[in-house]
Amino acid sequence: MARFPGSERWIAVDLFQLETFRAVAEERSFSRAAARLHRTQPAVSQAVKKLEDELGEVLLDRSSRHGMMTEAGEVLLEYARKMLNLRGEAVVALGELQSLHRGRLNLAANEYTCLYLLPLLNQFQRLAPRIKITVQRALASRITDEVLQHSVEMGVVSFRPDDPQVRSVVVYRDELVLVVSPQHTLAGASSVSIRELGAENFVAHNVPSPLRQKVVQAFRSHKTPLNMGVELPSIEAIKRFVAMGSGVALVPGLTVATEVANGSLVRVPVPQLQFERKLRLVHRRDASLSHGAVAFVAVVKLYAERHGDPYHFHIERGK
Amino acid sequence: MARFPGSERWIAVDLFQLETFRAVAEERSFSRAAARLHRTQPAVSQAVKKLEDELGEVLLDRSSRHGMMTEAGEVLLEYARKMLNLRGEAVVALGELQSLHRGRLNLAANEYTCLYLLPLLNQFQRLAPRIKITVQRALASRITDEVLQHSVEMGVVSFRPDDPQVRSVVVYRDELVLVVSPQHTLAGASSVSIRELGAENFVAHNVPSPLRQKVVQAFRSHKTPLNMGVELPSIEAIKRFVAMGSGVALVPGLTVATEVANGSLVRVPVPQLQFERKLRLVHRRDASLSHGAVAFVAVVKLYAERHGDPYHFHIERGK
DNA sequence: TATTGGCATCAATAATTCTTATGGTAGGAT
DNA sequence: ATCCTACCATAAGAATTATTGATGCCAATA
Repeated sequence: MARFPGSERWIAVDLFQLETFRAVAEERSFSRAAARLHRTQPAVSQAVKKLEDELGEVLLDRSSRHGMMTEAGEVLLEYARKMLNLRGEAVVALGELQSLHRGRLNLAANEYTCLYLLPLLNQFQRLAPRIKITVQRALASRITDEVLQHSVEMGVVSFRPDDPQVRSVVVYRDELVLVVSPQHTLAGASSVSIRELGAENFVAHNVPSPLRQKVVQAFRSHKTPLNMGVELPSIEAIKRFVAMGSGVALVPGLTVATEVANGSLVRVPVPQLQFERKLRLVHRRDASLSHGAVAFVAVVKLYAERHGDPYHFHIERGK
Repeated sequence: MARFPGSERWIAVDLFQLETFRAVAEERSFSRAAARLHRTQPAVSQAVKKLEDELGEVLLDRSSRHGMMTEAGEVLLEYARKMLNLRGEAVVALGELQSLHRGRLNLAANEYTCLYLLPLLNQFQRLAPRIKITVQRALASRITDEVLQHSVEMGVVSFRPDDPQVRSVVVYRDELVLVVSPQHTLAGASSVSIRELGAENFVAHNVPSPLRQKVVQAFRSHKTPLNMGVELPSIEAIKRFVAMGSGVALVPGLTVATEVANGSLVRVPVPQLQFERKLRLVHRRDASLSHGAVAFVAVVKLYAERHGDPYHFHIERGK
């Protein structure tokens, strides 16, 4: 029902009445319309009558055989058709949503976790090419909030969120790796100890992270100085700096996979520094997830299973 | 209800459900929406639930406080707004129809009766400037059929239609008048007899009419020859021919009112030929008339009353 | 004139939707 | 922590609304 603007009367015109009216108009007969709608003729008569009463207009001229439409009927029929078509479109649109032929998927990630997303996005687009994906750049510390505030549907973080309202799924296990330039003296070493690293110049990320704290602690427990000569704001900057041969860095393995593969950086194992980083996909509880998001989780799951070792998949409840 | 294309399920989504859904979406609260719609909160809950069941999609996320919309909800809300707006527009449009702010009026008239319509159309346009008027030219004999077949709403004819499905209203009484050119020998006569007219050359309309038959009979009963030297296809042609001084003619008074007034034709009374022509507005029974048509009838009535003498107004049932 | 087709109306019934009452859950205050 | 409050879901009965079958009326037709 709706209040007619400027009036005190409630209009309760509903789509069923309009559909009945349209059927009568198109069939030019109450009884044929009734048959088409799978109901009896009195039902149709009353539905049309109610419509007429509500609108205060006679819509169909029962006296003549040919054109049954009244002027008001003609006018209403146009609107009725539009409304009924819209309903059809709406149903189709929702169906497309379910079948991933329509929809959006907003993700949040930071500079590092974003890298992890790339192959998954590629995979997902092949599955659901009609879903529009947006990856929003966000600070790791803000991602959980963004998810909670519905700014994004899911996010990728490297820590366990402590809010019980979000679910987090471990989707990837990464580890810190020591990288040096191919020209570096350590480049050929099969492994290196913390003590040996005391002489090196470390390039660090200038955002504090729990992992960095652990590294500092490890050096301290080995009574080895940790020389952090340079702090840079992005992983990219760190990698280039290290490639120039001016220092070494401990970075997530994922971020240097390409460079290690093509030889522009060299990875040197440090048995005493085995710090695992778990990447987690975080999202609100399933009920409010879009079909696109559900499908994305499925893709992630599949991807993790197929790629076996480095990927690991299990669900943990937040906190 | 409507069959979802490609599916076997009936969708019974109606505007009331959509309105409830929109209210919840806008109020961001089931209970506030209930208050706005003047019903209880459970009623709203159930309406939304039914909508969700029918569409197979969760529309509102009850878990979060901020944005309650689901992806499907966002999509549906757009469609719901469009449909509800259309309903509002439809109601307004029908209201405009009633208040003559919208509508069409199709009339049918022949060459002669068309002339009578002109002042009425002028008057009507002043009353209802938003109604579009169309006067369709038609043969007098066809006009009743046009009305019956809904091609036009009303027509003006000069005879009484014998179909019981139409009403005819006498709106004007005209009479046949004898006109001659100012140079004609009869031009100054105060009256003339039928016998005297035996010497004249008559210009006649080449479509047979009941009135013409009466004229022929009148001459015959006075044993006077009726010399119809020329037959022309239009009143306009007849008037010009007479104006040239080449003959006399018996034409409806209305058609020569202007010429008689400005002296280009002279009317000569013929007491023995008093043939009245009644102009009738014909239309189907009132139920199927548009508001514009009803208003037009009112205008005609008013006009007839105001202009007193030559206009006469009473309703007769056809046949 | 009788008949047929088509729509309106009525009363009984079936179905839906509303309301009242109640329970669970999350958020905020003490 | 714990209580309190606000909010929504659910259930069952009540009220409303739609549907049906029977019937009547009217007009067109044979």
